[in-house]
Amino acid sequence: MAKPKKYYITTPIYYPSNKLHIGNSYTTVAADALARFKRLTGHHVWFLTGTDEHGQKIQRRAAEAGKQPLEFVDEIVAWIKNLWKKLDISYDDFIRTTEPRHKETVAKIFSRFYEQGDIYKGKYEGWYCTPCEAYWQERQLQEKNCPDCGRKVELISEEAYFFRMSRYTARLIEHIETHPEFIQPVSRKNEMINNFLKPGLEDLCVSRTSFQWGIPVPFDSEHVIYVWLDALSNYITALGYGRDDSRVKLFWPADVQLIGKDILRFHTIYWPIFLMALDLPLPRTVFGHGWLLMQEGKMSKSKGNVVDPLVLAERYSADAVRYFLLREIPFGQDGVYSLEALIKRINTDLANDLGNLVSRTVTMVERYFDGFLPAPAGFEDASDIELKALALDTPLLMESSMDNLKMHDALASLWILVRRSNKYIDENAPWDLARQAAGRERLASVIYNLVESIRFIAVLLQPYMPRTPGRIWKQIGLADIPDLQVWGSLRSWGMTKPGTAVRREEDLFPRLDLQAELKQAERGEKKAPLEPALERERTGLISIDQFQQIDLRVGQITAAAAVPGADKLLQVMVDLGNDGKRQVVAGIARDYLPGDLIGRRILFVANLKPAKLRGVLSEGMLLAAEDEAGRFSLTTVDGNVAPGSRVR
RNA sequence: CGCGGGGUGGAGCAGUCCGGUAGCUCGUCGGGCUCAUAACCCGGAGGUCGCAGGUUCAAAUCCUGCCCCCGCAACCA
Repeated sequence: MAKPKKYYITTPIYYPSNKLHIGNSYTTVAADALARFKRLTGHHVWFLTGTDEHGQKIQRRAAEAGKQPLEFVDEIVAWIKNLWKKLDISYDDFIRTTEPRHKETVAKIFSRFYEQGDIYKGKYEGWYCTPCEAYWQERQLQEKNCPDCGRKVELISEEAYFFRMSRYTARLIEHIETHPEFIQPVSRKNEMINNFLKPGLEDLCVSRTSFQWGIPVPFDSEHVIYVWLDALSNYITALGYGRDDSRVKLFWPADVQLIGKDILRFHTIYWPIFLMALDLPLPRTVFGHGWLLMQEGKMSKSKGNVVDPLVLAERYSADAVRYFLLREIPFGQDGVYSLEALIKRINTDLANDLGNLVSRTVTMVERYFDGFLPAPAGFEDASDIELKALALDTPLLMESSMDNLKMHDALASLWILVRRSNKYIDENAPWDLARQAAGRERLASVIYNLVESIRFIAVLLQPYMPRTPGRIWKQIGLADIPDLQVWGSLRSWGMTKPGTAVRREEDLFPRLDLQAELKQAERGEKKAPLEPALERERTGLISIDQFQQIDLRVGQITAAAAVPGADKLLQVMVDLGNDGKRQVVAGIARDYLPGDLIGRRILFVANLKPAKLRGVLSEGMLLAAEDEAGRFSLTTVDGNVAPGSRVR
């Protein structure tokens, strides 16, 4: 037998500044399906995922939480690992960029680049915001101020290390042109070449001095290694590059690196150039898939439409969520998530088509053959031949789809077999055959073929839905027959032994009540706090102490005006009695005219961190109810309460 | 000219790279069946493939121009 082919697949390493949402899960589920598929078809697979834990944002978020950076990320990493466990992600390795095996090697890589002359020390010039400790490009500035906090920035320059990208540009263009499979989908290839490579790459600044949470430059401890050089290296440090090359030899170059389209540039320009500088081959394919969008637009915390994959998996099962993600969205394009779409997929594909097929078949074995699989008679009619041919063909179709990373196509092919099997029942009307003594032989064949088809389906399902096949095998009596659970068993029809005990169990996927599920979700959403601490996430409840942290007041509006250039914003002056007046910016211009507001007494959040919106300072927040159409109604106070009064 | 995605029967999409019968799922209407999770199966209706030019024997598919929608960024406090 030939040596198994190796297959190295990676996901991006996620940034644990917060919990992951369904979009991140999407990438990882896709990678897992590919990894499982390759294992099932006899490849020696290495599947890597992990977390990218350095950088200023983590440093700052940890500080806000009053924690050490590592302590802070430890918690989130634990949450992520739990999520992958719940979603049955079968990674072979999980790398964290804070691990010694990674940090040591990255430092070595940096030194090597320096010695080779790829990295040199130069000057970095940019607009710096001291409070935010951040550099901004001129074009990012908001009226010459920091886009983050709105305060003044200054032009400063400091020493920094740069990577000579120009050295490798020509080679990279050449590689991209001669390896059409390198950047996938192809539509994104031209974007990279025309937008970035052809105009000429600027040298990349690969060190920072503005924060400390990172890998220090080994020979210059003032500097920390730029996050992307740090992060991208994970794909080889995890294999032991620079320490023990045996796994590198085995698995590098990666066969597929899955990423979101937003980080395609880093993976198809900087990463390959770093690899060239290390004299390593480039990954065969970098695949930038689309985004998972929400119906109402992008997912965002404040919209309250963040979908927690853990909650979904717990309620609907990991298999159902995985199926939805892989089936609903053509891989590579943007897709839309909605609970309604998820429920529909579960009901139609999983309950009606698949679950019902298993259930009706198993019932018939019990009813007509006392629960023991009958032996097929010799004769085959046209429907038999067609079913059998389709079953034997489906694995091939799916292999071809999977090789092109078309998971949705693979599942579509599989469901053609599911539907064909349902049709087969109607064509042969076993209930009629059962009534006639002469139909007995034919009935046996029909039932046998159905179970055999279900065997195919169960095997083929494994990469996408790791748990469901086991539940099917249990019902058709194949739970303890590993030989009939492998891909190779699909090369021939008729492998299941007649006489196998078949037993009906609970339905695979009970039908869901769409309306009830939507209502339930709405209740859940209302409970969800804006930015839940990890601990309280399970219940969605906050303590009285937490509530009291919000300084709620009655405020009286004394002035209001439109914010120039903004169609949703009003600039409002609120009187808080003894606490003076506050200026706030409120997004209610669609629902209120400035003149309508004067004199109104509203509920007001008085201790909100000030922020600038559209360049205007906002020191608080008006409370308003939002209806389904997104219209706002301000909350008001009963009776005649003085401005500044506490609300509790 | 900021970057990107998209406009195909009521909804959601495939097909577009490599021109040649416009396909799938849902919905809808009608029928069949009763083994099954009110599930399953069959059939029907419904489309100027955003618009306008061009290339071609032939264009949803190639070329040119235009219109519109969405995401990022910006205006969620």
